[in-house]
Amino acid sequence: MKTHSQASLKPRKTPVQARSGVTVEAILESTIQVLLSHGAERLTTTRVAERAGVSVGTLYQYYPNKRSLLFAVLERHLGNVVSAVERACRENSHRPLNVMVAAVVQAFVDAKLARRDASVALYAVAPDLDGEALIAKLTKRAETAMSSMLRTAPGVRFSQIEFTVFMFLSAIAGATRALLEVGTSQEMEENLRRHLVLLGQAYLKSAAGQNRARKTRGRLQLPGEQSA
Amino acid sequence: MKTHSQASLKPRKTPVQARSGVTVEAILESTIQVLLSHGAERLTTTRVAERAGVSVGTLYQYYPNKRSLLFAVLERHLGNVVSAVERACRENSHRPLNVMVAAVVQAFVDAKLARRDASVALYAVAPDLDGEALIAKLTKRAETAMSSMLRTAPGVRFSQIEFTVFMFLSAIAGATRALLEVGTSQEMEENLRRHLVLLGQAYLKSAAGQNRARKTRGRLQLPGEQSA
Amino acid sequence: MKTHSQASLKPRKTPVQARSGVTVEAILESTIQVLLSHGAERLTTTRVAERAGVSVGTLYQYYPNKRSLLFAVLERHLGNVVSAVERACRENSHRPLNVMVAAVVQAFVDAKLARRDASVALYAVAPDLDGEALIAKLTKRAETAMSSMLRTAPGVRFSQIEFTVFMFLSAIAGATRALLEVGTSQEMEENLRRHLVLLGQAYLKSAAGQNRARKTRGRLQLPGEQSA
Amino acid sequence: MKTHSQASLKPRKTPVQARSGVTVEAILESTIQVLLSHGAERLTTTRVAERAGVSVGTLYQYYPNKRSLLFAVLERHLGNVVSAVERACRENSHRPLNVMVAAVVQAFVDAKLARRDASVALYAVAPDLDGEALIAKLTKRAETAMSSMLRTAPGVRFSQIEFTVFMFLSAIAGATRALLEVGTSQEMEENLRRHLVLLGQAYLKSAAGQNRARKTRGRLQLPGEQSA
DNA sequence: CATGAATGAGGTTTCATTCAT
DNA sequence: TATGAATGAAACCTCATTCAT
Repeated sequence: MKTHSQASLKPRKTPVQARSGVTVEAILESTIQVLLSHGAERLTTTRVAERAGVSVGTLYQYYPNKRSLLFAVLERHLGNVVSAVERACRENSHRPLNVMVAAVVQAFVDAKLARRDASVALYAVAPDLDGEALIAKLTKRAETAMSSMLRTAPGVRFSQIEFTVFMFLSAIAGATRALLEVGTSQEMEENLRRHLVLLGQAYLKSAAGQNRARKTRGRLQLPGEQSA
Repeated sequence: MKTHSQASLKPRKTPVQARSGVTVEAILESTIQVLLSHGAERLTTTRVAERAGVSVGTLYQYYPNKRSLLFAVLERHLGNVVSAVERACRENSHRPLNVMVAAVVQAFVDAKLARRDASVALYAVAPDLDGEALIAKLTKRAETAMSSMLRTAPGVRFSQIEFTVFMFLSAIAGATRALLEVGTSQEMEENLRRHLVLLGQAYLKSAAGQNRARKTRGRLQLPGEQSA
Repeated sequence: MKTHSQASLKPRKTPVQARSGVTVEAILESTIQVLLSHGAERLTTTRVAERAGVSVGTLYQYYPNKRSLLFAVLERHLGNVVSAVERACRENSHRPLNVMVAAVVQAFVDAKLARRDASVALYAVAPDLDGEALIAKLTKRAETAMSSMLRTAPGVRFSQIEFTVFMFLSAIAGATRALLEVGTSQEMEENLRRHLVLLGQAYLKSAAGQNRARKTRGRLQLPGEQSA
Repeated sequence: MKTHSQASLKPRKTPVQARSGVTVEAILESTIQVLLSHGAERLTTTRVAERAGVSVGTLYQYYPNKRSLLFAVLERHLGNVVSAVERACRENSHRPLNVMVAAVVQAFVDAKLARRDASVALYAVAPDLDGEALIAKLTKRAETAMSSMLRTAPGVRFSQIEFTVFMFLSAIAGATRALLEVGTSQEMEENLRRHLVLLGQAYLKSAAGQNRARKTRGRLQLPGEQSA
């Protein structure tokens, strides 16, 4: 199993003074820029500092090691996305399922595209970060928010709501990621939004239906058998 | 943009002799093992060679540099997955849409889970590999195969078949990846298969329906409006 | 030969005001604590300041550089020890040799043990301090004091008094150091005191006797020959 | 307490091949040279490698970190000294006490002076090395050897032989060290040898006498009382 | 005066790659 | 052909010291 020297991932000091705030902001932003321009493999703390217009020493005053820096960037970005999703969930309780889905998709895609550079850049760093812990935490938040919302959807009931939400979120995240990685155009983005809504609505309705369906039809259709 | 010293990514020599075949196999397998045990950041050519029971020198006889090694591993793994999907597509032409979806999902998940260790390990290396080129090529193959198949589905017609297939594949890949990353259980895997089929069937039917729907209803339901 | 940037080793300002006195005291004490808790290699000016409850800037107001700080600590500690020895020497002129020895040993050990933490901690810094100069100066003081005293010992005469005193002092210092480094117990300390006195008395008597002995017996017994 | 990252102190690979042997030897020797010419504080692995005529990388093939290198040098040097003492002890069993002492002193001083440069240089590194563990081990060896020998001395019996040996060894080590640190001359060295023998013989005889003496005279003479 | 953010030279260590054996 | 010792560029990180506030 990956044994990462358990160096703290937490920032060293929280910037309280005005100047520090600017410095930290510059460092985080530079990290994304260097990630985009040089790739994860060639991101060095020196390069980040240089781009941010500070010395390496300064960088290390705020982040005790390289991983904690990357972690901070990732955390902020994903945190924003999750917060957007949470807000959408809060604001759309008791609406029809279709509306819920459309709202969540819109929030998610908007948040991702708002910082599409960061989104793309960060796909490359999560692996080496024990990002799993972070991802797990954030995923949980999103799942919780969405589950709560879905339970208020009129006329629908999910038998496996947790897992369904997990599938929903990871599917739209996967599709969005794939699109961002191949590169987007205005048109592609519109397609993405439209199809994500389609996919989400179709899936959730289907998953809700499963509830009753399983009782009557027994099981899913598998390859090798003829549909009636 | 990432500027990678354009060292050849191609293996140095094709292993024709029996012995070479064994050696190469050992090297590729060790790569995955080291990836899993040490993480991408701490994968070194020396470590891979050591684990494979050969000297570094020997490793470099087959792969001119580290990236070509990783590339080979990634290529083989993804190639297997895509081939499985292609086969499923070939074998399910003219079947009902539901069957097609179930077949592709099964092929995809089977291939991924057959080497779940490799799947997980490789998520971490693709980014630093200009994997995009490779991914693009393989994605293209899968898309082509699936598009061909879908065009033979009885009674269905897709207006944006290319994009729809892209969405379908990246969505199920995203969900599968997410599940593998959090760690799976027997039960989770069954849920995954069932829900992927559900999701795929629901989405494709919906996307096919869109065809006509758009003519009549004009546009998708967006948040903020009441559904009828 | 060691070339040390000849930055001044002298403190920057003499603490005359009451507040400064407290500050300087805190700084010196913290130095010892950090030395003990982190080791010489990881003693940093920032850490010392932090522990002393002042800012680095303040520390640098009193000591122009790190070495001057360490030098001050070492000087104070060794100075105390030497002063104790000097006092013992002054107070025991004209006493019998045995009393002189016992008095010096007691003074030395008392001084060392009074700050055993400092004693141990400082063994680690002397080397990198050109401590030799300081040590030489202090050793000189101790030697002078002790030689003066010994010359007043009734009925004894040393042929090589300087060297004999050097041997005496470095031997008891060596034994004390060794004991402190392995860690002491109440019982060990008593043994130390007793045996140091024993050793000192025996050696000095023997060295005094040598005077005449050399004339009659010619030379020391060496291994390989049978004693009569 | 000093918390040293418990990086292995053991060498990475034992040099079996001829060339490696030469390389390792060169590295160890350079370490001493750099220690002497630059001081412990300014000893860097790069400098050592440079002086040894190899690259840093090579150095790190044999020693996993700086401390393990210093440790190896210290271990070898002290090991030699202790071995010499052990040999002397083995070869002088059953001889008169005076001969024993003279033999051990000679062995010790010879070993120290044979590599007086190393001796001096290494005084500076032991502290930051957890040298204590090593020192403890080696001291134990020397103590054991000497205790064994002393028990065979005709007509003598020690009540606290362990402690007495400890005092003896650390006293002569201390005196030798002090002399080496102030710098020696031919004449000084002769004096050192002569006085160490004197000191050792006098102390051991006295300590052996203590045995009976304590019964009759009760206690040692302390300052402040008149000797009869 | 005191503070502590900023500096950046320089130290330790890793690791892809080569090449003499 | 296989080996693995040697290389050295380059990465990460520390810390003595300064100086604007």
